[in-house]
Amino acid sequence: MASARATIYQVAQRCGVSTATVSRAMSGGAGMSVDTRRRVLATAAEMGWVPNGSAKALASNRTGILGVLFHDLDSGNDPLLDSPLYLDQVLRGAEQATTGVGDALLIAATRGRSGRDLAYSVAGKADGLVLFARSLNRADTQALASMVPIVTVGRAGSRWPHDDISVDNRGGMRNLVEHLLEQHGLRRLAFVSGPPRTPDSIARFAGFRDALIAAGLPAPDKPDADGGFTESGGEQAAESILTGDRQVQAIVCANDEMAIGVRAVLAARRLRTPADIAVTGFDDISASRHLSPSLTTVHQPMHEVGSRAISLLLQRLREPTKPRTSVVLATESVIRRSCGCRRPPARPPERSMSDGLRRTRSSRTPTEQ
Amino acid sequence: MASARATIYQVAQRCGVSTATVSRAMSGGAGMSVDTRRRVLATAAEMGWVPNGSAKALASNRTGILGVLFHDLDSGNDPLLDSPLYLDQVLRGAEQATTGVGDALLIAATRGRSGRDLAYSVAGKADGLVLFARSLNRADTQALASMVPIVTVGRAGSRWPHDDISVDNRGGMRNLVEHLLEQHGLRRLAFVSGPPRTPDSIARFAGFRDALIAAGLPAPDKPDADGGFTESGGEQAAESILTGDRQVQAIVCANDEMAIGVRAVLAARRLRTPADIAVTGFDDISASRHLSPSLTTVHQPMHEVGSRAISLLLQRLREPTKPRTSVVLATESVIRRSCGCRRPPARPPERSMSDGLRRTRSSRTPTEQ
DNA sequence: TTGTAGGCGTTATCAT
DNA sequence: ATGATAACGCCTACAA
Repeated sequence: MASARATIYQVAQRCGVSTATVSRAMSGGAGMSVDTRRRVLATAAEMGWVPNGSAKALASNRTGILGVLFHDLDSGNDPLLDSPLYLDQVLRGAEQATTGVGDALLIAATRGRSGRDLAYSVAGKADGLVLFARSLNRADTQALASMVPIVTVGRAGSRWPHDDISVDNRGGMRNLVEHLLEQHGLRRLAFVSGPPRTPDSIARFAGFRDALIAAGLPAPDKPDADGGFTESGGEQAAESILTGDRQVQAIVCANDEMAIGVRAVLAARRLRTPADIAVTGFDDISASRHLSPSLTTVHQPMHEVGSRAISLLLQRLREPTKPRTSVVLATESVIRRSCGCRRPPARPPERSMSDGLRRTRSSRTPTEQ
Repeated sequence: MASARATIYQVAQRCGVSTATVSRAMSGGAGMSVDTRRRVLATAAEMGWVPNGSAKALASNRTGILGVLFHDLDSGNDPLLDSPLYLDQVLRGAEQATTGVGDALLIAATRGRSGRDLAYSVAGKADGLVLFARSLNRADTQALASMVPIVTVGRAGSRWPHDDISVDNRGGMRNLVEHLLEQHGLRRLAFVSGPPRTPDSIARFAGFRDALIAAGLPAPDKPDADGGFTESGGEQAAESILTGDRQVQAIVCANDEMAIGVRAVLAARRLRTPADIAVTGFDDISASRHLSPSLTTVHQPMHEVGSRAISLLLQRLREPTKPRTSVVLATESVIRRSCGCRRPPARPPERSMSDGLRRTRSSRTPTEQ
């Protein structure tokens, strides 16, 4: 039973050695008789003993645990408050990197709790933390950072002293819009943003403007509509845009979910995509390739965001004093059909048949500063 | 800096009290002067101190950490080996339940490691573990269970002594197939299974047979094709089924991803869904409602699986000797259009416009044994 | 209401 | 190659 777990003392005694020897045997067994080691390991296995993690951590000053902090993984009731779907991908990447070095991954959502509560429930339990944008405000972030090494995600622009990993939102959107402008000759584009002050939405709108300006076209000061990053928000945004007197040729959305909402409204109004109005998204969520027409969008390397964040953290733990690193990962345009491109002629042999597409990387390559 | 973290001694000294007082203040402050408590908390905050989790855990014999163990959250290279998408939902549910009681959630994938390695890297760090089906074989599960309390997921049938939470795969599939039989009068159904020996696939095929037998129809001994739970596997399965001489009216798939593959093949062969051949899935992944026609499938309460698993674990920790609990959660048929049903006439006011559907629960209600 | 002090199970530093 | 033993930072009787 798990009620009375063995300790290192009992293993040592049963094996006729000291606790020090048992400890050595468990941690690689450098500089000890191969035979002794084998014997110790055998009795340990036999007794079903594993070192107590807490005691080990206390003595060695290392928990072997890395933490990831989100704003809200899941609100429980209101899906609108949930973190975006791509976080799952990030998690998977982080888990892989963490397991890869033999550590374990701790995950927690802030759910509006203060930095102090969090520190109490998480910071004390991990060797380091990865903080997602929106998860904590500035003050709380500072506080946390004073108790445990941290890496931030999505705060590339900031002057904060922490290591950071971000995605090239701006370049990715610019790249996509340039495709609309250059390949399809579109001129009258509307932009549907996410919640007003979110960095992602802001950066993507900036990329939208970049492309227009580079093409010598007039660039709007603000998005045509706010879709709050949700499908229903996208629907409302589309209604408002279509109601205006402006003859729009394309609706560029700051994420895929809003694009799905926009599509639904167009269909309901008997407007064809892309013939009448092109639609694009951002994120490349799994549903986007199953829409008809399939959604042209921008793919973010979320898996890599997760794994690189962990790498940065591990590096920081190894060299606490090394200068700050900030890396920006390139995005990739995923050209499907909602922009007006035709289905690629032949089925690529390796890929699933429903995934014919073309890809273009954002000009920005992974960067360290 | 995080390099030299304060200890309880320093806080105590600075505040002019004993370490016991500081400890009390941090843990609720029962039976102590309100003023003293305030003072302690203030200095602690000022010094940026939080109790060291390892020391705390060692002394109190409680880590405040719950773990979840998967087979493979993400294989890194081969998506075919990844855990199904719905695991993300489960994780979100588990995270919510865990955070709700102030604990933290540890996640790890077995990735083929032995039970011993895992125990070493995870079991020693948590108060209890949730084990997913496929994550560990019988012997390793036993070994783990002897070092830490565990709850299993998806092993309802087994005679194991652990608490378990499962989903009614069999009843869900039976329910869906009955719909095909009774509402659409279909008679010649083909079944596409997942990997041969997976419990989920087996249970779903059993449900398929249940429905046929109950309707007095001949029931096959084995699935018509194996689609390995993947989209491309579904494509191959469809090819093989369509190549046969049997005139099939519906292709029932053991999960959504295979159904997507099947659909693609039908479309490529100019076969209409559902007019020529109906298609159904299982899982209700997010993409399924965006297909055209939208996919009729079975919804699993994955979020609840996660949260209930944690609840069971917490209960077990509270009462280590109470008898085993095994709960089975009901599934729900999600009737969309790929089965032949028409789009519901009016748009439901509350829901997103692209989600018109009907729902039926599997007859099995949440059950405790 | 507060303080004293032993113990939690390891690791790591010295000896031997 | 192995053994004693002092930390590690906190909790919790027990005492005051």
